[in-house]
Amino acid sequence: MSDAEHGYDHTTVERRWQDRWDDENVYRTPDDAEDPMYVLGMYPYPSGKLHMGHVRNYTITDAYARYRRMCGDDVLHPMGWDSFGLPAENAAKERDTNPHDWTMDCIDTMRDQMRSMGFGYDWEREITTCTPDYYQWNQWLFTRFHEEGLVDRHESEVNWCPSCETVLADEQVEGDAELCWRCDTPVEQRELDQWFLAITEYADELLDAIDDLEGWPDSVRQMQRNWIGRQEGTQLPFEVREPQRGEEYGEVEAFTTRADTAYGATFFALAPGHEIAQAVAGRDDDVAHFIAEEADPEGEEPNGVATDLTATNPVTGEELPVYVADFVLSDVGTGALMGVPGHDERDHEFATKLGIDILPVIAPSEDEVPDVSESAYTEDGVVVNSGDYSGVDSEAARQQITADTAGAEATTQYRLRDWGISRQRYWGTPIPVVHCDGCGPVMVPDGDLPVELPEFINTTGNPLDAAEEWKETTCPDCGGEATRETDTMDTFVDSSWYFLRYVSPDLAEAPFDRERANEWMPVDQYVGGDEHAVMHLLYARFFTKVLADTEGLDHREPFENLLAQGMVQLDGSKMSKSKGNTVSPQRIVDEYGADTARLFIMEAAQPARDFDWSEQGVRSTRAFLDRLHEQVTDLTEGDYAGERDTTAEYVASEIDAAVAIAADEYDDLRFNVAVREAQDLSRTLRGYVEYVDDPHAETVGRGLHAVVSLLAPVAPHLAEELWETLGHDEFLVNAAWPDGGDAEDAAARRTLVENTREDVRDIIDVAGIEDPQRIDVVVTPEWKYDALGIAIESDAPNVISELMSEPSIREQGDAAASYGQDLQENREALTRPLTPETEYETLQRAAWLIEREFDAEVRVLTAEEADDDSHAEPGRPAIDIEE
RNA sequence: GCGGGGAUGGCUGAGUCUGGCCAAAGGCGGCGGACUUAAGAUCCGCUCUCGUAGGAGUUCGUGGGUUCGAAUCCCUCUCCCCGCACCA
Repeated sequence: MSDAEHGYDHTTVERRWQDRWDDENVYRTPDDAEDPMYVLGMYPYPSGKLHMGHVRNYTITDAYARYRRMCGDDVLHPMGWDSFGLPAENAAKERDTNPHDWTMDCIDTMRDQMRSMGFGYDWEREITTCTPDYYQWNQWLFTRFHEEGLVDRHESEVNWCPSCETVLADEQVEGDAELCWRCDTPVEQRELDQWFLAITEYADELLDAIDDLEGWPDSVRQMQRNWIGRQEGTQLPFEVREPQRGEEYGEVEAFTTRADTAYGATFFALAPGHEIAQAVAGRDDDVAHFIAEEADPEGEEPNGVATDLTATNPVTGEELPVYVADFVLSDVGTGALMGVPGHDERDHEFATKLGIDILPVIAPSEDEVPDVSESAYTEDGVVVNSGDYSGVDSEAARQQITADTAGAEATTQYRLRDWGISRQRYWGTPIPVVHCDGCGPVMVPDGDLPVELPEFINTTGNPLDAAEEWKETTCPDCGGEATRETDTMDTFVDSSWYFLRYVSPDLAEAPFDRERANEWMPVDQYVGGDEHAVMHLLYARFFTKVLADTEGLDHREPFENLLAQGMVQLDGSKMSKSKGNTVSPQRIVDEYGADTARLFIMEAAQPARDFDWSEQGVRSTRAFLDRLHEQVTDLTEGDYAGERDTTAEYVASEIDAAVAIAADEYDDLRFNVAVREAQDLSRTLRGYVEYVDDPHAETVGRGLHAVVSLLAPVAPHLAEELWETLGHDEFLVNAAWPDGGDAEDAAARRTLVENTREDVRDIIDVAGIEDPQRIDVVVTPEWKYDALGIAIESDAPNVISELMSEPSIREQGDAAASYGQDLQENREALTRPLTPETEYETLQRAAWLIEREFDAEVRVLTAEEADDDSHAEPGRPAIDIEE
């Protein structure tokens, strides 16, 4: 820095305290800690270097953890590595190494970077998901899930990324173009045998419990609700046959949320992939041609082709023509639907295109049948043209039709699918299964876990498939020849329970210590990016519920409070490697220090909001720290010998105010406001020291203690350094939060001072006073304060007579009448002010600010001392200025 | 299309749940002053309009409504962002 001679040496300071914190093990949470405050940032994928998003995420958790520690809580603040995953394989290939070594190198680098940021973790609880110590429990849990009937294996059409050569979860496919979330390659479909976890078994609870997640942002809750997508409806059986030749195709179930529209069904439609559609295609060239050539599920237009089949409407007994249509999706509902063009827009469009009948069966009221020839009427209403059901309203008709119709059933549909966890990759947890020709797929017994990964083989396909020796094994059931399952688990399995492993990271008998987990869980404050709003957070909730049901965990939700932190942007767009608009945390730490980086990030915006990185902002943050350093040095080296006069009292009350307000703000995670209190207090102290000839050393000392304490969570190194300079042997990191005053009272006093100063300025300006000699500030007379109190309490229609019954007020004569009228006019808006004594004291203390500003004598007077108090009101002193 | 969140002074952004101390915090930018040889940094003010004693007027996307009183509550419309989406 250009003005380094005035600043402090951040590198030396930060190293020193990092070392000392390490030596003293200050972030260790002992196993016998009593229900510690569990603060957790989403563990990172070890990509090699920290980026600004990480820095922001972990600064938030670190600051909160430090704040809570100062408040006297035990704190659990661990860190680990989400260290399985595809990028390691790609990197290993590029660099001609292997995923393990590459990942471990990255972890070492990032751990060092975290240390240099001053993040205070209990490293004895570090977990690394790619180690057998960790992933054996993925396998163990998979086995438990299997025992509970929550594991399934079936052939499934999966999203296949040809570039990554792997299966992707639905959530990993992005946008209308269906691109791979990692490499943006268009995704293809493939049929493969896949392992699934039955998250749908928990769909109802996962959905309903969202209502109680009050510590979560609404946006995340809503996204999870959408994702689960529960719909109540009716399953109707349609008998499908080919009437000409009398071929029977059996019953086809169709799901509908609008059973009340059953009389309006004029066609039946099958997905191109439906087995009946496929069968018909075998003998009907038109259908075959449509399926092969024309069907375009992605397209905007609904396309379809008529078949020679009919379907019997189970509600009406009517025969409906059957179409194969591309807007019917195999994986939605049953892949078949009844078409009601009168009351469904998409069906309407299809019917119009193919010339199918359109009938109105729902009306706003019985004698107001809508015209559905141009567009569908999709509202609920009254059923019409529907035999016995005519006249019934929609909701009732749905229930009656479902109850009356043979084979119909009220059912619930979900958008949520079972979770396909199979990945055809090397760098993940091997699925602990052996395939035996005789016995089929067999679980590996617990005693044989972990199934460890073999050496990495550099191949284009799945390296596990190429690991011949590893694959060969024997069947645990029959002892015969068998081969190992070569799929590995989705890494979201790892992150679905890692927060439990921190509780007992070395436990050899189980994934987590049940008793301790019951005490320490749930995570009190979880912080991470909102890209995990659905996937990670939903899977973690699912695992927690299963563990509650099977492993005696007493908690059904893992995260009590969730903060989705905003993005760090540069010129309004997200920092990303591909855009090349990143700012390197390493460079910022080298150039300005970790404290500056942390403080800048925290003061720039509330944690949930996006904000723009600004080099200018970083510089002024650093300048603030330099000035603070200087202030503390000046105090310890100077000889402040002043008295504790009223000016010092003002500073003292500002100290109390800052401490109280900052505490409230830290509690609510509004770090930017908390930090501003510290900065403002520092400025107040500087102004005081500069203004008075001889500052009161104790007051300045207490003030600087407060500033340093308030900054300690965000800028811990310099705060610790200054704490020492201020004469402490004990760590600030272990120190108690300073004592403060009452935040509400402090705010009221500040408002009074601020308003008074503004009034003085106004008068001087408006009256054109060039050079004020003396400024009198006159506090309201007691009787006005009393009158205001009476007016607030009173519920009389006119408060004036009530006031006048009070002798002390009545004797004020016209003044009382006039003030009473003011009060009467503003009856509804009256609020309780500070007492005249408090006002007097507050203004007396703040008088120096006015003196300093106008270079004039300032007298704060009680009403008795003043000649004229007529303008004074509670909260509004009279001001008299002499030129 | 459905669901959610928004629209505030030159910009940014609090306030909206719990209507009144709201011409509306903070920051940035701009202007003036102090300090300085100067610049920078820092500090003190100002920054909707008018006003020779703290006043008045007009403002919080649009139009309406509720209320003694609306940035805040209700309805309409316009636009923006996010999520989901031929979802039966």
